[in-house]
Amino acid sequence: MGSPAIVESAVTDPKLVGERRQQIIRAATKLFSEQGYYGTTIQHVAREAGISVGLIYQYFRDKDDVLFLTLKLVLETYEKEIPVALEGVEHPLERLCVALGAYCRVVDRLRDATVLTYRSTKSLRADRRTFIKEGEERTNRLLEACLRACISGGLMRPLNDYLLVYQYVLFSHAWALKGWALRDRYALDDYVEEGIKLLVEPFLTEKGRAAIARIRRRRRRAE
Amino acid sequence: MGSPAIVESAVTDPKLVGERRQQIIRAATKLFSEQGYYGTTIQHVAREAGISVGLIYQYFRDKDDVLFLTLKLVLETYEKEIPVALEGVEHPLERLCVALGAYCRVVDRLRDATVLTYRSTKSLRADRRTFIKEGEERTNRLLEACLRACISGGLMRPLNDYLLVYQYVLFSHAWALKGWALRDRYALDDYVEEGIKLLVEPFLTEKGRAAIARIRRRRRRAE
Amino acid sequence: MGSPAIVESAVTDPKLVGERRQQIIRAATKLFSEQGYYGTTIQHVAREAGISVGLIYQYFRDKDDVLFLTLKLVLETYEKEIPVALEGVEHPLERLCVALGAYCRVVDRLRDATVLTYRSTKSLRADRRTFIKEGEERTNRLLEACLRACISGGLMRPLNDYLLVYQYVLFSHAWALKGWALRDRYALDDYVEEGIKLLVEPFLTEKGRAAIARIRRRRRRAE
Amino acid sequence: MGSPAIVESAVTDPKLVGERRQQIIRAATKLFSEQGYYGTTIQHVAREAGISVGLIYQYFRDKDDVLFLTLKLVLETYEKEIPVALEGVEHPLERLCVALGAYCRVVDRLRDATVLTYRSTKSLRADRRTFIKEGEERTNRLLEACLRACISGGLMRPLNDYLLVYQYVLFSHAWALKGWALRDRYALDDYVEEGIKLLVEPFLTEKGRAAIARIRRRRRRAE
DNA sequence: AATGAATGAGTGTTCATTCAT
DNA sequence: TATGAATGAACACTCATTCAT
Repeated sequence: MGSPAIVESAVTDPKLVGERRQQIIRAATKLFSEQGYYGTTIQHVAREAGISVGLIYQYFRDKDDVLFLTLKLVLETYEKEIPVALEGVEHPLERLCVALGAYCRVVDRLRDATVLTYRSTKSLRADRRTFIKEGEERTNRLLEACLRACISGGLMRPLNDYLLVYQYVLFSHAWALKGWALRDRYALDDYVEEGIKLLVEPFLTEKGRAAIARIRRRRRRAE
Repeated sequence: MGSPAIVESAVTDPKLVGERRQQIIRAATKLFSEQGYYGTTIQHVAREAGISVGLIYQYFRDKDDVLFLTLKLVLETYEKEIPVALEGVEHPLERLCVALGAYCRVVDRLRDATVLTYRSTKSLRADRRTFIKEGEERTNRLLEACLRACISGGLMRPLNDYLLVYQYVLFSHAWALKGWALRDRYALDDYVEEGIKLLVEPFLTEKGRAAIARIRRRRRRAE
Repeated sequence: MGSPAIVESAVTDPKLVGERRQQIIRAATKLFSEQGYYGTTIQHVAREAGISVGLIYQYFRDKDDVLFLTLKLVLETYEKEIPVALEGVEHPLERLCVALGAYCRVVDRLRDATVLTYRSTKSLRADRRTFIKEGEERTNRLLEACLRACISGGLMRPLNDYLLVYQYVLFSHAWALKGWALRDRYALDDYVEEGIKLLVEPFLTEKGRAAIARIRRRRRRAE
Repeated sequence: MGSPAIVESAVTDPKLVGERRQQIIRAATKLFSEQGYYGTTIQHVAREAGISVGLIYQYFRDKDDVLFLTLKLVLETYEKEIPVALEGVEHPLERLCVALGAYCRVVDRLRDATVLTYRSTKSLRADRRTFIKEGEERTNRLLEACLRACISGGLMRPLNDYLLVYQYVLFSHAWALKGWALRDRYALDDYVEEGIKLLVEPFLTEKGRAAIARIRRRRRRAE
């Protein structure tokens, strides 16, 4: 496929390619996040990665390419970590809460990188921008599935699931975007708990409310 | 005061200063919004504004300065238009809904500029960044006042008003930030309506539900 | 016309544009001729021209552009000087000899630049290369006209004028291209004289031979 | 000797040195001819030759070295092929025509490489440039010998043989240099034939004219 | 007050050359 | 001998900023 995701490299050894790219992306993520895409030079990235300028161009076509893979990695992290957190969790309502919590936690871990996502996606070439947005949509659908399971399981009343999912996403991103205001007031876990109160509980059915009480009791015991 | 808001100008005539600045900011807002801060050159801004490059430097210290006033204007627009929309509206619940609608409508009008806010605030010097954030907070407090009035008036049940206001803000901004996904599915008015269903109605008391029904009936008649 | 000859400039004053371009081209011609296109940096050109790097880019799109106008100027000089030399010369045979002599003299004056023509035309973008070649063809046609007048005037016998013109051109260019070997052996005037003996006289008719004798006698007297 | 022709190699086995060098030069000739010296990278040459970059530096000191041997090979080809074509040809006039034809044919075969000669000789270091020019002179002398034999054999009238030889050389090179204009109009054989009419026949004595007629008759019969 | 030509430090990118394996 | 990953100086080009007019 002519996907913009496939970036060729002048280097042949695939193991080395993987390592070097990761090394470069790590440096780029740090610097782009701190100083923005345009505030970071390739020379900076090279120094931070402990390699020469030229080497970056053996693994990336151009600076845009570095940004693209950086953002791609962030999006993929979202997409991967939520399913991991959901493993072994059965009850639909618990799955929804776990998913929201997991999203917030990834965002917390990739705080600066998440902000970078908002700052710099528009700096990408059009086709790559689209690719990144599709990645975001895929993550949204993970949450959507959880939400729909709750509704069809009679735990939540019917509602505009598409938009509510967006509220979940924004709620999670806000932890990075508005972090300066939020982190003063809440620990991450409390933030998630409050989010559930505002964006999940109000929509629960009788059955849903019973279920969430049980889940909470079980959790408290587990601690 | 050494507030970062006060930007000095080499020109003395205050009326001229105001006019010129507005002329430049208008051009800058357009271009920054379309092509980003770094994608826009001062020469572009000058051409768009129909003046010479040198003149910009008579009214602004540097490019950062232009960005600062551009963002400041956006934030001030938010802050001004919501009170205007609220004028003459008495009922607390209606005020809340009107405020949310007004916010969404400003965002719609300043769509690209709102995105610019997210992209470029970090490009500002630290003190100016803070100033911009304070402006955002002031707008939040407008919504907060509406929300609290509903709660203290017994129309909504007690809740985490601070966070819910953030959801209102994010909901409004989303119309610009995620516009590519949302504008395909909703007209602006429907979007606001759905927002109210998700972020206002679930928290209404019995009294609140009765009130909102009345408000809607009145509105429908007014059309 | 979308001719590649029309190179836009960021500067508006046409007089200044003309002056600056000439100033830059003069420096570029010198340096390109001495060190080649790739051996010359824009910084070199700027220093030689006594201006800043950036200024070059106000008058030329890119380095290729500078080369193009440099070569164009050389070709145009050929094209202009030959007619000037021919002014007032009536006799077809004398016109031919004068044209050849004039060509050799321009080449002598633009020796390095002529070599540049051979070295660097291929470095140009395709459309500009074509444009340059057309310029060369136009000069060829000047010689062709002189040659044909001699033939139709019965001064020279019918022959392959197209190819003979090429020999004239090559003969002239050789003064620059093989100058290291030729200038040791001949003064420019003798070189031209020898050229006439090899590339004109052998093709003269009886009438032509009589004419050329008369021309030479007149010239000698004039000296 | 410190001749610039002797390029040292890190590799000792002389047979291998010869093979590798040829392999590299073949690739370099192709690429330099097509894209010019500066348009070709050492990495290109390595890939085209099917070897690694590093290996090139085992057989050549630097890129200039590769160019030098490339050009040297072209000049040597001229120098070798003409004598081969002359083998068994006895008659001085036929030898001259055969030599001219052979020259044109080598140029035709090495068309791009001949152009390269004009483009890139100046890119060489000074001492090597001289060396290349001496190679060209040697080829010239091959033609000179043929021409002089015709004159001293009474087949051609006395003339400036030195310059006429140059015309022969230029005529041959023109097939490459101005090929875009000439190849549309002439097949190679016709081009040579026309060259003889312009640069040989006009200088024939009575005896020469008789001889050439005989030669042509014989050739026609041979076909 | 207004112009816009001029500056030059700074950027992304290339590529000849080296060297550890 | 052979590899090709790694280097970094050097280049074309941009653009915020200045300043003579």
